[in-house]
Amino acid sequence: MQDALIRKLESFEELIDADREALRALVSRVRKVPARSDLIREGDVPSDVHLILSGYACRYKILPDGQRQIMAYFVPGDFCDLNVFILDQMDHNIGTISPCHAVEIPRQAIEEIMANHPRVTRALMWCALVDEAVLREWLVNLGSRPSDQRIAHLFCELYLRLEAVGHVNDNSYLFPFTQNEVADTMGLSDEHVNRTLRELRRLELITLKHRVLTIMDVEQLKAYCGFNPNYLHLRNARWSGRRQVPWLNSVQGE
Amino acid sequence: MQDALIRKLESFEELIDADREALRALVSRVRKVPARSDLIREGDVPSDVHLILSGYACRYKILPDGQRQIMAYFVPGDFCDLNVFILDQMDHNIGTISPCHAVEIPRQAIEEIMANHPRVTRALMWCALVDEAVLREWLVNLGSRPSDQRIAHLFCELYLRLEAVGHVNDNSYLFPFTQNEVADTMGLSDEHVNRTLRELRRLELITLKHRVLTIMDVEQLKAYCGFNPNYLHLRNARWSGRRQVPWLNSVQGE
DNA sequence: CGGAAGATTGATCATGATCAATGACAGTGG
DNA sequence: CCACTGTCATTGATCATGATCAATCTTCCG
Repeated sequence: MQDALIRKLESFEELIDADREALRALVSRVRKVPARSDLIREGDVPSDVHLILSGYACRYKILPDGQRQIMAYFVPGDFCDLNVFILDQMDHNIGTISPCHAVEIPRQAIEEIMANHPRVTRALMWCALVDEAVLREWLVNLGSRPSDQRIAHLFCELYLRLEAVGHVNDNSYLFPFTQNEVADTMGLSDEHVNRTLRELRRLELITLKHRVLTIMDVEQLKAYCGFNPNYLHLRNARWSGRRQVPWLNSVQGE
Repeated sequence: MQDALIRKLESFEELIDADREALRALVSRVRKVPARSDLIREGDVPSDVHLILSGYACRYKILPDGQRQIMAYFVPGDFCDLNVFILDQMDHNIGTISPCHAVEIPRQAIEEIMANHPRVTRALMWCALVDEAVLREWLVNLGSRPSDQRIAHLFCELYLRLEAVGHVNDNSYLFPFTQNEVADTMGLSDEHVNRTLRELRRLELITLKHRVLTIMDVEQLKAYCGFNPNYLHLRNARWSGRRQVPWLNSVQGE
């Protein structure tokens, strides 16, 4: 269970046994957290870092009108707030989606590991930067893609992220999000998410039942939404898709 | 001109003269960059960090279909890629909006300052975290706000960020973005941006001509879009607006 | 003055939101 | 074991925000 993190870090950086030991030592106070509860809330003063060992969580905000926006998904091996704890107070919430095993790692433990394990430090910084790159890609998703590609893109991303920690089997992974949660992630209405999922099923791109998502043909789904994995900065996967000449004034046409 | 950075950092952390000296020393190789040109491109291997001294720049991606999504604005005193340079290759572009003075700071110079100036280091980390918080808020903006509030929110944010570096006078600041650029930022069409701006003008919330934006009444504009400045983590401004009880299933009503 | 980029306006279209039921299903208590 | 309840998914009908298409109009600049 606790190897998700190590596995992820190793997809960024070679580690030695001592590194792995140190990482395993971080995982002491494991907390079992029920589904749909907050790990930390807006306004709280952060002290510890949260690491997800099992289950899914998310980062979200609630607007004054009650509207929720989910800004990140966390899967096993993910830190929820590796650096945020430097700030004065949380400007958002972190809550579980499914029941989770989570660890609260004191800031000091992180600093210690950073002082003594340069490879781990590099890998952790890499993680933080990838998280930010993911956030940027989500912005692109909301700003530039129609609803079907938007959702397909999310599925592709989760596929690669979960694969990196060994949580994909037979092109399938656990997808415990309700349609309402997907809607609040993608800036869509519940009903529209429902219809869009139906459409993706009809096109035989995916299957989704009993909280298990199966991607019938990964390459096809990637092509469907123009998925470019470069933002995940995995050591393996590089892109093979079309490339566009950059510069201003959105060149029309395909 | 080069004091924007120092001024910004001081809004996060007290600095001493030696800190200020060290920061000023960073600004050697100043480059004059024309409007609408790239500082760095997707695929490039990053080495230096870019700091904007004057002018405006942005972070953007071009999708395979030519669609551009702008993901961040940079104003004087902003680093474009304080940490990104750790990554293997750029997954996005950084380009100027108006003519800019920019500095390319070698990674080593940053590392040196971090080794010797703890207050500056803290302030820089703070900057990086605020940049990320801004990115999150932009996601909320695209995901959850209608077009008029979305644009109003952008105006409020820029107002506070520019004020922090002394670039606001008489409730006005330079706004050199074309409507096309605003559109590609907000995930809207050019025409709709145009109509939305007209509406904001009609409501006498703003004035925008000759590339100068004037906010008639800042508090009113904030109220209009439900602006909560907490995500900017400025030492002064704290929020006075309504607060919502967190937890799932978007509580309806006002 | 001429040309190009950007802004503006109008007409029409369509994606996705909203409103309103209904269905499926899991968990709970009798 | 089964009715009861609440949550989540599904479907249909209608609405509206914002996109698209097509002209101008303005402004800026060489």
